[in-house]
Amino acid sequence: MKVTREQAAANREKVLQAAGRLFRKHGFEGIGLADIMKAAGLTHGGFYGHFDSKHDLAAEACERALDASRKSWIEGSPGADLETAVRKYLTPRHRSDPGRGCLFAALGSEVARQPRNVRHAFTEGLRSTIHAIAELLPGPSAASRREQAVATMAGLVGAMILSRAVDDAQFSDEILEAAAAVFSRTN
Amino acid sequence: MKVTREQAAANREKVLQAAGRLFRKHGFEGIGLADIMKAAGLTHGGFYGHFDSKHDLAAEACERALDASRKSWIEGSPGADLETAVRKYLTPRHRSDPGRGCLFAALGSEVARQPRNVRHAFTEGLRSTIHAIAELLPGPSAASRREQAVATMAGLVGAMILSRAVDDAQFSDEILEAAAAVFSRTN
DNA sequence: TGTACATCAGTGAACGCGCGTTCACTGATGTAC
DNA sequence: TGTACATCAGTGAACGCGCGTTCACTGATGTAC
Repeated sequence: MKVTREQAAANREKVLQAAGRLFRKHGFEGIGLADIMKAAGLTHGGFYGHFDSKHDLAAEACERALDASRKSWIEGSPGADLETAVRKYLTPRHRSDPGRGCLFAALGSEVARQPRNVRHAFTEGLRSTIHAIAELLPGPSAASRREQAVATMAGLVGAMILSRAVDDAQFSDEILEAAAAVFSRTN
Repeated sequence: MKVTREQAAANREKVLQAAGRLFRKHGFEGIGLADIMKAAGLTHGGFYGHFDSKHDLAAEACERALDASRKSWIEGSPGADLETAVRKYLTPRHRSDPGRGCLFAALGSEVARQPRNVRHAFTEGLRSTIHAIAELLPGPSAASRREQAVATMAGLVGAMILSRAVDDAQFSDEILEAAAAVFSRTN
């Protein structure tokens, strides 16, 4: 069954959306193409009409997801300060919904083992995110703002990862709260 | 070919060692039992004489690896201060050898998707590690030392994960250096 | 201490399953006249 | 505008492969006498 060109483009978009969500939720190796296609309302056979490989899908889906979450997190609310951004990131809501959250936190330790194109998408996404954080920071020099931004990003990502890994709800909350307290201080 | 009871115990140990290294290097889903057993000098068929499942192996191997790396990192050099510990963690050497490094950094974002026993081993390992860091910190109260310890651990883990994910060597170095500078300050 | 036998750690073939990928086919779309 | 046909997005069966797990077997170990 052929489909309108616009419909085909919309389908491709749905595949990217579903992939971005399901990769974050289950990991790159924890979800199959058939399930991703099904979540997009299609069957798996049509996949290779849109993408060359699972890795290519991963790279493109990551690029989209990185842009989208940076926009909704920081760039979407201009004028907000660091504390707002930090507290918006370190919420129980974010912790419980990796599929719609930060890609670095959801897939961070898997990225080092991914092919070149996926790692590249991450690198550029991280660059932009750190740049955006640096703009929220006070601090005497651009170099010190950037240093702070890098460390803060590392702290947020690490805190979210640890809070999700832990099997004790109280400990998990403590991690989010401690990190929020420390990383929202601009000293 | 039966084997001495001591030999069998030593073989089990070798499997745990190999598993700890290979899981950290390739991820829980990136390495198979056959390869782990081969790395331990055995064939895959004997696996279920030692462990009930791959998940059980993972849980036990993580427990061992967590204890070992905490000892060699912090508890092994008593009297060291925070800056020493932070700088020892954030090295290019550690970055390039995940198989022998920090389990949280190597597998952090995968742990949330692991079964109960693996997550539990991580939780207890993290608890001990944070406790050990808190002891290195100055600070007015135990609560504030603990808060700092949690945030510092998050920062170290996040920085290592991001520095490994990035495909640009210079950017990767910058992440380690910025985090080292910020997290070794005890303010 | 020596012998006979039961035990059991380790072997390697086999299993069933899910995965990424391929392919012949379908039938609506888009185009040429 | 209407008709005829080529195109091609999507379908579903099939492929080969690697994985976790099982199992019948082997032969050295450990034990009973």
